[in-house]
Amino acid sequence: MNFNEKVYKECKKIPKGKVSTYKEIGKKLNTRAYRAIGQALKNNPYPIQVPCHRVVSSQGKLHGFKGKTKGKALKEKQRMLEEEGLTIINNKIQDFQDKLFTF
DNA sequence: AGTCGAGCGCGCA
DNA sequence: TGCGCGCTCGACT
Repeated sequence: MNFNEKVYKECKKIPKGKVSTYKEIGKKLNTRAYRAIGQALKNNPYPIQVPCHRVVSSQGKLHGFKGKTKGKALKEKQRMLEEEGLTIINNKIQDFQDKLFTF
């Protein structure tokens, strides 16, 4: 069981309409390698099965997604999330605490 | 307050 | 073998 696979596994547990953070995942995996989690998601071999867009920074912001926070891909992810019942304003998730999924 | 640096695990050179 | 990454947190300005 690779570290990556553990990350994916946890990500897949995030229900629709909810989000989670690198920190929470790290906590769940009993590790502090938050960066590694980001790295794992970047390498994401299962883009659809593993909803990496549901994983955000601990502040509930989409900061540093896909390398550039101001990228076009980010907007798409944002819209996807919005369609799942989330509200995102200025790259920030509204009612983040409420939508946050803790394992 | 805002900035800085270190530490985590894995992938690629 | 060494560095960098979709990060976070504590320590210091």
